[in-house]
Amino acid sequence: MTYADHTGTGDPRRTIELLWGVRGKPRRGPKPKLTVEEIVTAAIGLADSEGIAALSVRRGAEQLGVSPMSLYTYIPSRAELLDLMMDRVHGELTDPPPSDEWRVTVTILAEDAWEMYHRHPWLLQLTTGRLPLGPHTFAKHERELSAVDAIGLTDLEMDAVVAMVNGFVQGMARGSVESAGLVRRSGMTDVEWWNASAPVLAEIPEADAGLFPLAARIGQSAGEAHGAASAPLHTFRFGLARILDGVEQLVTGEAPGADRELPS
Amino acid sequence: MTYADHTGTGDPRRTIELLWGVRGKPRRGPKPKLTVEEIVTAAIGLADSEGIAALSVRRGAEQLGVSPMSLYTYIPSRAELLDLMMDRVHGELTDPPPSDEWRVTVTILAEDAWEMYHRHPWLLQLTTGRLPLGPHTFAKHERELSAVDAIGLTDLEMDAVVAMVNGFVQGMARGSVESAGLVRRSGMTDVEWWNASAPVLAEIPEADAGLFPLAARIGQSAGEAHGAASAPLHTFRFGLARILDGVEQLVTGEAPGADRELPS
DNA sequence: ACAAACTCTGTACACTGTAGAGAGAACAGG
DNA sequence: CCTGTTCTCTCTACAGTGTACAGAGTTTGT
Repeated sequence: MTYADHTGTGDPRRTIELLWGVRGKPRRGPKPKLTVEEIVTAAIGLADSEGIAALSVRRGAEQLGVSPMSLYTYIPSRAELLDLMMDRVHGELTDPPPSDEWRVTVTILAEDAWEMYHRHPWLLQLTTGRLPLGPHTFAKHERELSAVDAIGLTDLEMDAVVAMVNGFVQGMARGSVESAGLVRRSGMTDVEWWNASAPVLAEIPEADAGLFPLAARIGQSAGEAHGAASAPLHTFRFGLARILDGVEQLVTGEAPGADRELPS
Repeated sequence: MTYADHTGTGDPRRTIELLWGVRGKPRRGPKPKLTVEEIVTAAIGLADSEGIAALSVRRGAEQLGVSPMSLYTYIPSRAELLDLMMDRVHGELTDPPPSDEWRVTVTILAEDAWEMYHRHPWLLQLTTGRLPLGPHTFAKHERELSAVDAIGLTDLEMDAVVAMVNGFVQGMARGSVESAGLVRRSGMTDVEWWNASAPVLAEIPEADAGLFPLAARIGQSAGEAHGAASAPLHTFRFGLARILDGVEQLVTGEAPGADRELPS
């Protein structure tokens, strides 16, 4: 992968025009066979079913019945295509039902995003440093901010809370999604993989089981409780609830650790 | 990138033997020019300075003064090399000074990891679904568990808290690291990029500023306060503190949202 | 009719990971 | 010592990648 995973490079004007679907009107030359929308749809389909690595310009063009280089008529480079795909997928998210409990709203938004990442695992492999400045990505951000608006946070705190929840959701979803992907690609469940690995580990004297007593104990407990090495959805919901507990304390002004200084 | 970012595929025995440095003793044939350790060191150096995309087998071999295919004598594939690199880097983490406040310990561990991800940004591009079963990765996990041991959590809660903190750290570090990487690659700071994009957005009638009032207001506030579009370290510390507040409530049994049911 | 503007295609380049075959080196047993 | 085994290392080759560039063909404005 010697090319960009995403933009933030590239001509901002062209990228933004593509994202918002405003076309410089070309009124000469042959009728285009495709539209940008079709290309994005096909690309998302390919990425969903075969992974982002399978989404090559050649494969995409093949699926659309067109020569590879033809796509460059519509899109400056693969990076911009990824921007368009991300913004399109953000459009799958919708406004949550109104609620007077901000916790409920934030939870719904987080779970919606969690599900979106599972429907489109490749999203989490894209660079998120500079989000595409498209309508749906903006709408997502606005929705998230409005969920914590007027609950007693400063502007800066609102910003931080949204960023924190997003970071958490993405971090947890990545683990979940990758683990599911590995099962598919390797044909081995996590448990089978562990069962294949554990005996080998046991043969290695340096890897004395006594060295990592907690890991052994907790691993055992978690495995028995979940029937798997991990239970991502459970952990996600548990963690989100803790985070919201923490935010709630901030709102009500009872943060237990607020006065604690960090050493160093 | 048509190849695996990481293992979990591949012969577990061979991978584990490599990770723990136990060598099947070959006592015939020419003396090896290299060691696995040298290869891993060179690979990490390359990935640190030029990014994971620059770490090709050919580049690595070149740096070591050896032909590309020679590396396959030491390592079954690039995926295993990535495993080895990850475990090696996990070895940079150390035990935190003893403390009787678990919050302090967890905070130090999280900040250490945060820094590690910034030293080695490529870590966050590796698949984390199945961590390498190497000594340092185990030690990291054991350390994290022991930070929340005997503070009043069940085994399952310990597991979930560690997973949640790790997910959070990784999610936030990814944003931070990628934004820094984009600055380097594109030669444009976030602010410059935004300044180049905003006027274009303003020209687009569909992107009416009134559509996203909160995003506009908060963006403004955050920009003024931080002198940048985002302040990752600040957000990271803020979020971590909220998370630990939430965990603390769980420990002391005063979770405000614990009895709330999730709709749907 | 002509030129401009546009879409689309084929070729080409510099890359990627790694399979496979074979050359040469070091040791074990005789 | 010689010979066979086992190991390291190299070369070649293949099927991919994104996309620069040149040119062919089509539609429209004048």
